[in-house]
Amino acid sequence: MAGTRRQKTDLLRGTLDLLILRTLELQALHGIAIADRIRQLTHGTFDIQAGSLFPALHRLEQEGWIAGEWTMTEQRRRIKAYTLTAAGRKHLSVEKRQWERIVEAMTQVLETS
Amino acid sequence: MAGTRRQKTDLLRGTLDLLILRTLELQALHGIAIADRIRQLTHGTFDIQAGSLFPALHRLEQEGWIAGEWTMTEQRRRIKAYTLTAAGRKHLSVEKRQWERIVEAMTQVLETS
DNA sequence: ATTCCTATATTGACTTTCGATATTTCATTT
DNA sequence: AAATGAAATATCGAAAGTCAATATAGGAAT
Repeated sequence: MAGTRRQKTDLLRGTLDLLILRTLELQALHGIAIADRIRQLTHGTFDIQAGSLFPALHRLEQEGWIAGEWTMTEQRRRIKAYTLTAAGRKHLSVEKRQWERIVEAMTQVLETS
Repeated sequence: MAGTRRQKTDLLRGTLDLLILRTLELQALHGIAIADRIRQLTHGTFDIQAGSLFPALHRLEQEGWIAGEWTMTEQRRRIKAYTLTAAGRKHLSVEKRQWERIVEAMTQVLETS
């Protein structure tokens, strides 16, 4: 019955919010452009699918970390431009600290002899 | 209503397998002792609950990465001592590489100006 | 025997991620 | 003007992982 094939690697594992927030801190962007930017910055390591991206954006918007506004590109395509809110900036620093804490802890486990 | 309160932080997020495999590489241990060791090594950052630990151990055993054997402690308590298998050792190195790749990618995103 | 503690196990809820599919809208082509 | 194509957003269902809560089993201690 070949249930849907699972994907090779689950690289994201909860780092998606941090990735998105940080990307928007650098520059306001619309959905697809966020994924493009992340793919580019990480040289393809993080390749966020639409099915992960948009639910995440809605989640973050609902939390009040980001705000989306419908606009147009120069090519007259309608897009939802997302910006980081003040609350989002604050939350980003929390997520950053948490990430550093995880890396530190993992390093301790990995480098103990 | 009053659905179960969600927990403060979801620190593990998919790093659990690596934590367990690496801990067993250092020393064969039984379930609870693995969690204790990880909590100790990470100074409390990773505090693995039983509801996460045992399913993970069964998962890893089923994959063939670890092997459990019923034994006794010096205090005559029955425990399931886990050891890392050869396949587990190989898989551990894969997980390590993957972790490093994630850290690298995240660093690129976090440190771009 | 009852109580307590250690160790293992399981269940149910919730969340996240992903593949697949759908919809809208504009630009391009015929 | 109709058809086609592409970009951008959206949603659904399945799979997996984590956690709190609960359960069970056996030995130790009183």
